[in-house]
Amino acid sequence: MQNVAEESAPQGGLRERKKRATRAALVEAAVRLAAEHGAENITVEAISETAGVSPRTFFNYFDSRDDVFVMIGAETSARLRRAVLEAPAELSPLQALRHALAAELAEVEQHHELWRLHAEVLRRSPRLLVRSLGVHAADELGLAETLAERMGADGPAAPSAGEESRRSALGLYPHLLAAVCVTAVRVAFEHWCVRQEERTFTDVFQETFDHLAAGLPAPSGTAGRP
Amino acid sequence: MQNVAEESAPQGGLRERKKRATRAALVEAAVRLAAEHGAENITVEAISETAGVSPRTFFNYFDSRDDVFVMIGAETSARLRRAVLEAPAELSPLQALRHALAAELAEVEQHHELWRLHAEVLRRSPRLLVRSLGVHAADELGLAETLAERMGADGPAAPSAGEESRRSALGLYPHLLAAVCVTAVRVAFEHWCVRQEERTFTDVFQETFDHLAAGLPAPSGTAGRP
DNA sequence: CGCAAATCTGCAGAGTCTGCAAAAAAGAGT
DNA sequence: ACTCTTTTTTGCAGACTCTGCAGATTTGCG
Repeated sequence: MQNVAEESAPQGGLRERKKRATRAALVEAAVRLAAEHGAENITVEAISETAGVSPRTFFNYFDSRDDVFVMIGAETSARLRRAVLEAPAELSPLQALRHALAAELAEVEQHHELWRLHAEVLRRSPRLLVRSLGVHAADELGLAETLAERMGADGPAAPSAGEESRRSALGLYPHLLAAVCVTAVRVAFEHWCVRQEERTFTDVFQETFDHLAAGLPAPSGTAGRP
Repeated sequence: MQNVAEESAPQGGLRERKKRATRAALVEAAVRLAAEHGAENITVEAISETAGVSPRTFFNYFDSRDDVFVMIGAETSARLRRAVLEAPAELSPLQALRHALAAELAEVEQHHELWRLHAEVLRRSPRLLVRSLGVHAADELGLAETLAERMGADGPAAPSAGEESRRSALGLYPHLLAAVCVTAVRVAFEHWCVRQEERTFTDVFQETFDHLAAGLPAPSGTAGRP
């Protein structure tokens, strides 16, 4: 039951490795098929056949057909939360989160071919895009919890009781900060998708967070000024 | 296509009134049934029978069964955009949007019984909640367009060509402002849902936007907070 | 090798959703 | 009042999604 010596190894038993491989195969098959033929024209049967499993097995991994298109960033959330906790203590909450996000984005760059296909699929399917937006927004609660932990106690102490109904134990500020930053990353990503040739993503990302940190004032050269 | 003398009347022809009535009946039937028996146990057949139409007609109004649970604020978006355009010209973009939101929230208070049931349904169905988050986030594109219009040209002129692919014509700032504000309203709403007895929604709403306007600095007493 | 647990698979069946064409209703003209 | 056109509703056939169940297969372990 206990972990014997699996601290540095990235995988657990052989079983878990196979599960991860199957899941990854299903996701990759789905994304590639959808990028070519359009997400709406891909059936579960086609995906599972490409991945080499039965249609029934598909539903052992995903609750619905659409889930396979929006569950790519599953591991990102956990990494992000750890990075927030490990950020230098002298940073403000916003700065710490910005720092953690920048590190995570570098990670994503590794798999950028699949991410690019994924973005293409979402762009051509408004229904799936909406679903994806919702999933990312749902991440923010966990992130808000982590921010509250960082703000409340720097050490690993104070696991407050009452783990159920996490919303009620959270202050407004951590929830707002997490939600706004998740949103800001999404906007930066969408903006960059349209202008990939003109600017680097890091550039757009930094400008976005500069707006946030400044309190969202009207940009200099606009008609309606305060 | 042109409006002849329907400026003050809230409805168009008799046909449109009946359509709106049918749609509202379907939404209300769905929400009430779901609030009682749980959203997952309600079939399209049950909803349409309660609303007095055929199951096939249901799908003439909603693309999927779940849509009926997340399409309540459909008219809110249009009203909000109009309010943004009509806001006093001397307000900054953020102030104008804050003003418009406050007005719209008063409107929602009218139907608060249905909204309360709706919130209950979403709270007990994570799947639908995620879907709802996505739909609200999708509203932001239209709002961003309106903000850009307000910032770019105060008058009713300049309906720029190229209506398709609206993202590419938008600057980063309007998109970010719209997305962040929509998110902020959602966070304020969720926070208030948990503490309805302690504070008014307007109160939470104002605090939320104060945080935003200040650039999300860490609140004063961060270290030791019970 | 043999046992126990987890996983994969096929199958039956309920529910979702779409295209099509006919019936019913609403609006407009004569 | 009557007809004609357009819109909306409806039933039906059929494809697809998703679930529960039971048996076959694979993995982990002694």
